Parts: sequence; structure tokens; C-alpha cells
Amino acid sequence: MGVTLKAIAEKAGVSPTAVSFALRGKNPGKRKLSEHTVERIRQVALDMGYRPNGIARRLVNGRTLSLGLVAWSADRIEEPLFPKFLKGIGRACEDLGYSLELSILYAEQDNHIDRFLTRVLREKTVDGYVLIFVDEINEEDLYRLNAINVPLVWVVRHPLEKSINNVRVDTERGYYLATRHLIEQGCKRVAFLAGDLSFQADLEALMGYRRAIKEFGLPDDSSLIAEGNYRKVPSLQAARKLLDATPRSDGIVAANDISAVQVLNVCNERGLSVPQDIAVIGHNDTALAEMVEPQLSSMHMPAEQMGYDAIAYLVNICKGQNEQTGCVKTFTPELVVRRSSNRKSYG
Amino acid sequence: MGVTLKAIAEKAGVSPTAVSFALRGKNPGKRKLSEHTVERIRQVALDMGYRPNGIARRLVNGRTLSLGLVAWSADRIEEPLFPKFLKGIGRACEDLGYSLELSILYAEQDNHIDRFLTRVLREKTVDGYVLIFVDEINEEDLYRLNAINVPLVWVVRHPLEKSINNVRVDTERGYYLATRHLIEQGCKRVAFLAGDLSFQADLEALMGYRRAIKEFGLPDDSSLIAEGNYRKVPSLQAARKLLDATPRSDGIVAANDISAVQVLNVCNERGLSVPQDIAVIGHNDTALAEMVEPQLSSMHMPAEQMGYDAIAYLVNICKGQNEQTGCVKTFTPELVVRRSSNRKSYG
DNA sequence: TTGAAAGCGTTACCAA
DNA sequence: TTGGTAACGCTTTCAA
Repeated sequence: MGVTLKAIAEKAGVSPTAVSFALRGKNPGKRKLSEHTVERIRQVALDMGYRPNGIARRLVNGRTLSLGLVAWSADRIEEPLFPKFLKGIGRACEDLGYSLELSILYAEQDNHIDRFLTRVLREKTVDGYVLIFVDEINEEDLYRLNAINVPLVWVVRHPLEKSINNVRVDTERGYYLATRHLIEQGCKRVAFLAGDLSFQADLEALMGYRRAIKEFGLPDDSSLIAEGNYRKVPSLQAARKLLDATPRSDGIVAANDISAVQVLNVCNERGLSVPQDIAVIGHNDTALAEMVEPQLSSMHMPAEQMGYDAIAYLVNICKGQNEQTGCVKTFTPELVVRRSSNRKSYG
Repeated sequence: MGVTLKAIAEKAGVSPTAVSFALRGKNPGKRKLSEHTVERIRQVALDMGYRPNGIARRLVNGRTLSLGLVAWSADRIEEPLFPKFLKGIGRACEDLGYSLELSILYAEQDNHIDRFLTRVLREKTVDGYVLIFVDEINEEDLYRLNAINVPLVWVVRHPLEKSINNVRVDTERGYYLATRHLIEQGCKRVAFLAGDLSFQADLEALMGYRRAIKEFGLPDDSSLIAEGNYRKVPSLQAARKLLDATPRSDGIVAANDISAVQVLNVCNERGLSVPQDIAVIGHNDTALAEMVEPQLSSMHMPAEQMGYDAIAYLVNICKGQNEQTGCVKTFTPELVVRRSSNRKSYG
């Protein structure tokens, strides 16, 4: 179809080998070509509009120099953290000289996981995969996934097995830090607006919250806990329930910024001032946190760095510089204090 | 490296040809193999853990069955619309049997465009590209881009030339509709909180706003226009300027939801009620619109559909079913009325 | 019906 | 130093 090395070679009166070396420049291997020849070959290639065929190159090199990113759930790519992961992932690919193949799994399509497992993943097209947002996978699919002998790194997943390469967040510590922060601001009764306690991640969060509560001797009461499912309407209801309870809490740790904002709204309804009457902290530090009044404290996720490191880790595995034995990289969320929990500066 | 067709052929005592046909199933070509042989070959392949080499397949087929998505600006992938485009793009790729290669251009890296143009784009690795967010490109880069003879479709770009395949939004009409909506709600003096009027898109927006203003005989005054740069702080200042002017406006069209929310905040500061005193409408219909109180009316972008259509269009070009002559697909934003502009239902 | 062999475009080895 | 040539893994044509 296009212009090939051979065609250039014929026109320039040299061998394809010479063309290959000339065009790659910088003396790959130890081949010497006269400056003059190189220049002529370059000119011919330019004239003919030559574009190297990356596919042929990948075939002969035996490595694709390409990595796959699999978004296990199409819905979750609309979460604010996803583009941040993607940014880090893309940057790492660029830095390390890989290209990135993105697959999105659409739950509403029939057998989407099955199709992916057999058509995409089994076809050798990339050197390895980063899997993101795998919060649900059945035993059989997991088995099939592992049976395919290809380097995998999992990011932000529902914990499954120890034998998996994993880039994760220390959720327990994140909630511990958030809760401790409210206590340090003087809160005496701190509530927890969770997402969905049937998820493993939420249980870890609960543990972190409880650890702080106990450490400082605050009341540990099931009436202090409600679920908002990470979404607006149920969080609003949960926030009302928490704020209308007696005795009332004076601090709330929320599972994400959306639910924390609902707490702010209810405080507004009830005439409670934030942070004086109620101190509030969200989770994930999304753009929303800076949009609301008062601005929302939140736990920041180093998503871009996590994405970067996931790729770097995957590349190591691909190059065989790393055993594939369930190494785990853990990141800790960082406390970002804004007005909603800052009693000291804003009184 | 891995298990090849040849290896399977030897083990099964047949030819590589037979294996190739057997594993692809469904009688590609008109070849007949006995059920029994096919079954045996399949079993051997399974036992040996065979994974077809997609790269070799791509090479011999002459088409990569792969498309590139180029995010011209890494920062803009954090905009709420990007994941929606991506969702449509990914779905189209899935439906049409293509894989997707994502490239992100990081402005902070030296010669990022240059590197992309020479290393990535010139390397034949995909059949064609969708370019997104190209709001700045110099003459020389544009020339080099077009000189590479590869199918391109541009999405959400700064308009440059007529000869470009383009999927775009009818910005003028979007702002016309938004403005007209406020007028229909009874507004007599409508202001425009723009982004940055040095951008072409903002000029189109201004034209749409003005068209509606003039059509209904409302005042057309430069004091009704301010720039907020799409960002929080400058939008807040611009909103104050607009709302403190005399005579005061009773309706504001904003260039995005972030700036519209700043209008809400200022109304709150000034004790103005929304929508009774001031009706407000944003743009892009992001998640933020439903988060604030009162909920924000906005112009909805059919981003997912645009992404889908961009890929479908690109595939047509790749298959040669479409001449590459600057065809343009235009989408119209849809009015989404929420409380911030709805005087009739909420009084 | 089946298999051998040519070819896809590139790289790398090995003679010359 | 140079260029022919084999090889990468697959598909497809052509001959048996």
C-alpha cells in the first residue's frame, strides 16, 4: 500500500538495510554510512512520503512497545478521578516509550467481559495491561484472566487475592486521618457518612474512622453511621438523618465530596454554621470541593502519580525486571484543609 | 517467544494453514475441515496456551483495525466533557471492531507537538486519527499535519480551515437558544458572562447571544458583557461586575457551569433571589449543575454521540467510502431547564 | 480436501 | 564497511 523501505532502496540504489539504518539515524548498531549516502536516502524517503510501518517494526522486534488500559466499567470513567489517572498513565507511557491502547467495557452490552477476555485480551497486541475499576469480577472470569499469561497491574480494585499486582490507596488510613483531623479541630462527636458498607472499601473506611474515634475516646455509636451510596439524593437523606439525631454530631466525615456537599446543604437548611457548629470533610478532593461555599476540606488522592507508577511497574514486569508476585504499592491520601473543617483560622 | 501456529501444527500433525483456519472458526474462506480435526486442533491450542499474535495479523492484513485518539491538550482531559466523548468513542470502536490508541500531548514537555508529529503520527500504527481539543496550532504544524496523508477527524477544535473533517457544536445557536430561553422567562435585560472573547468560540457565542437580544428588542450594551475565563475566581469578579451595574440585569447567560455557579454565589451575597430576581443559565450541563442550590439550567452537549459519530465518520474515510473533503457534522446543544431559570413552575 | 510457499515491512545476522 | 538474506507470525494463493 504505502511506500516501503524496499521501494526507497531501489530508487536510491542501495539496500533496504542501508535505508533502514539511514532513516533511524544515530547509528543504531555500529553501522557506518557515509554522510552523503544518508543524506541522499533521507531525501528520497522524504520525496516519496515514506512513513515507517510501526506494525512491521513491532512484529520483528517481538515487543509491541504498547500497553493496554482496561476500564472495567464504562460508567466510572466519568468519575473525576479517572482523567487524573489517565494523565499519569499517559505521561508514563510517553516517558517510557510505549503507546497506550484503551479498552472500555460497557456493562450494558451482552457478554462484555466475555468478549473482552476472548477477543481483546487473548490477542497479543500489547505487552501488558493495567486494569482499573475492577470492583466486581466473578471467580470464573478471574480465573480466566489469570490463566492468560500476560503481565497485569490492577489499580483501584476491589481486593480479591494476594497474588495480584496492585496499586492501591490506604483507605483505612485515609479515613483515620480525616477523622483525627476533625477531632483535632475540637469535634466531640463525629459521624460517618459512608457510601455503601457492602463494599470492601467502605469497610476499610469504617475501620479507619473507628480507629480514630476510639483512640481519642469519642462515642462510637451506630447512630453516627449512615450510607449515602456516593450519590446526591441518598446522601442528602443520610445527611438529614445524621444531623437530626440527638445528641447532634459536631463533625461529619463523608465518603466523597458529593455527599459532603449534601451535608453542607442540610446545615444550610437547618441553620447550622460550618465549620463552627459542624465541621465537614469530604473525600477525593474533586473540583467540586472548591466550588461550594464554604469550601470543602477533603482527602486528596494522588491519582496522577498512581497512574504513572502503575505503568512504570507494569513496564518493569514486561521487561522481566520484576517478579510477578503480588507486589503492592500503597498510596496514602493527603489531608487538604479548607474552610469547612477549619475552626482555627476562620473561627 | 510464545506459542505459534507452527508449533501447534507440529504437535497436532497438521499444517499451519489448517490450524489457522480451524482456530478462526466459521469457515473463513471456503475451506472444509472435518469436525474432528478442528476439535483436536482447538484442544492442542488450548493445551499449549496459544494466543494469536495480533501484530502479525495486522501486518498481513494491511489494515491495523486500530484508530488513534489524540488529546491535543493534557489539561483539557480533566474537563467534564472529555470522559463523555471518550465513552462514545470507545463504544464506536467496539461496535465497529477497532481498537483505540490514545495519545495525550503534554504541553509542559519540550517540543511535545513536534515529537508527536514525527514519532507517533508518522509511524503507521493506526488507520486514522481523531484529534480533540486542538484549540491552538500554528501554521507550520498544521501544514505538517496535513502533509501526512492519513485520515483525520477533528472534534471540538478552534476553526481553522474549511478543508478539514470536523465534528463540531453549533455554538452560535446554543447561545441563541439559551438567551432566548431567559427572554421567554420574562427577562428584560440579559447579560452575558463569556469565557475569553479572544477565542473564536466565544465570538460565535457572542453572536448567538446578540442575535436573540436583538430579535426580541432587548438592550444591547457592552456593559452587559464580561469575561470570566471559564474559571472560578475571574468569573466571580465578572459576576460581581455584572450584578452591581445599574440598571441591573435580570438574567445572565454564562459560558460554562462553573461561571454560572459564581453568579449564583454573588446573588446569594447580594440577597438576590434566583430565578425571580435573576434568572441564570450555564453551559455544558456538567454534574455541577445538579449539585448546587438552586439547581442550574444549562445547555447540554451531546458529547457521547459526537464521539461516536466522529469514529464512525473516521472509519468511513479509512474504508474509502467517504471523500476527505472537509465534511462537517454539526450538533446542537439542548436546553435543560432546571430551577435557576424556571420562573413559571417555581414562581 | 489438504499443504507448501509466498508475502506483509521491518530488523538483525552473517558473509563478503 | 556493506548488502544479501533469514526471520518475526500470520494469511492466502496456488498447486497437489
